[in-house]
Amino acid sequence: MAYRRTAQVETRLADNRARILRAARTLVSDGGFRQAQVAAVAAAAGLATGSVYRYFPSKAHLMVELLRSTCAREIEVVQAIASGGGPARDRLADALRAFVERALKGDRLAYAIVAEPASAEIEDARQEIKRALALIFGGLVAEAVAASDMPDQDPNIAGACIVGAMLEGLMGPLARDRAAEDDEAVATGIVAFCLRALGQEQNAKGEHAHVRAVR
Amino acid sequence: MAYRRTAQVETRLADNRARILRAARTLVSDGGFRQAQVAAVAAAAGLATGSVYRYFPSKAHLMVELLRSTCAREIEVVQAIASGGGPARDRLADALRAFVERALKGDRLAYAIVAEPASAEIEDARQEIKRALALIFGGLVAEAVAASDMPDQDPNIAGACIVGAMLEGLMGPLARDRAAEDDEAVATGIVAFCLRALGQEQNAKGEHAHVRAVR
DNA sequence: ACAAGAAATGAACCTGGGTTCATTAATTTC
DNA sequence: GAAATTAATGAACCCAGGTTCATTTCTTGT
Repeated sequence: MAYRRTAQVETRLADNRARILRAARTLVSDGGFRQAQVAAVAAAAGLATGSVYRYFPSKAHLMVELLRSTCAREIEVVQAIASGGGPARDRLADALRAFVERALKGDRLAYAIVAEPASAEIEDARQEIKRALALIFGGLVAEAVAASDMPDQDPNIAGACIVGAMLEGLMGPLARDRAAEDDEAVATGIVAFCLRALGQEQNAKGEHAHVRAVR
Repeated sequence: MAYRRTAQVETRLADNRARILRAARTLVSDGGFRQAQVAAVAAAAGLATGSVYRYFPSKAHLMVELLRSTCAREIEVVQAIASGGGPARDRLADALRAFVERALKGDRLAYAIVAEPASAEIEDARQEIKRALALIFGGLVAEAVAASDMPDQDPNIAGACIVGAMLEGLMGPLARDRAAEDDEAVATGIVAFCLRALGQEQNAKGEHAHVRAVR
């Protein structure tokens, strides 16, 4: 034998992979999935088209991984808030607001990830993400209901509806180019809607203290 | 001159067009957009592939027209209830329930129309439909707010959130094959969610008298 | 330096399905 | 029934863009 992967090579490989993902993120971010052809991604990553296939078995895999990794952070944040301390309804409120505000900052990338028409594989990953979110929110609803802090209701339905309301509420603002000024208003509006939907007696616009804590 | 479109021919042409649309609806309905290739649609309509293009300039046009015409009825129904008599909040409740229940009956077609990944053109039409719905619901919210029947809120945001919550709430049930038994529960759950979201003081599960009136 | 792998390359290939268009079949008028 | 015009046909075309793979370039161990 006369070859063995050195740490150095290993590093370069990992770097290439990361570079590809980053390039894809950039392209999707400001051109949507349309712009992100394999050739373009490769070029942006400083590699040849074929090389992409040494790191990802197909374009779909690449895109799905991009989607997942990007959303993982968002889900983490929401999850962190959700499993924090305090009354479930407060955690719910904080989680909602955190998600909405972060999405409004994420801008075009968030839009592409959440809404842009895409292949079936990507759509599947998207559904999965929605389900994850719905589960977290649904769980909080269940907790709050158990604590008699909210009117009795099906947590699964509530979870799904919350996710739908959030995303659709975000859609408009995310799709068009808008001034970031009214972001705050939109965020507040969406959160207020969801909180009322869950049957809180309006300490709605109440503070969201530990949101900032989670970076 | 030696040819002129006779009423008879005119009729057959119209019939062909209708047949194409019907064929497309059937295919989409039980196979999703995937199954609805132009060739398949043509075959199902008893025509040759090329003939489709004498009636529709492109597949996208055909699909968009299918989408629009199918949703037009739904929007009509909602609109009719919305512009009926009585307090805005009651009309809102009725419109919500009507939409949700009809969607649950529409089944797979509704799913394809509302959610299945599709081309950009179709997605655009879809957005348009969502906007139309959001407008109607938003309008009702505005009315109700004006009548001090609901807490003050941005009707645009509320409209969008309502649509999102409804559709996402429907998504789960529509996507998988499910017993129609729990449809009622889902419908009730979604409607209840939305009504609470708007800040009604729960005459929520209240009757929906004139819903049935609109066929 | 050389052999033995591994990684990178990018032009050629492939494919599904929408679209076209030269040809044929139907209509209508005279 | 012949001419004129329109409708219908369906196999061939086209094309974007994902994938492949024979070739080249790098790395590593001896």
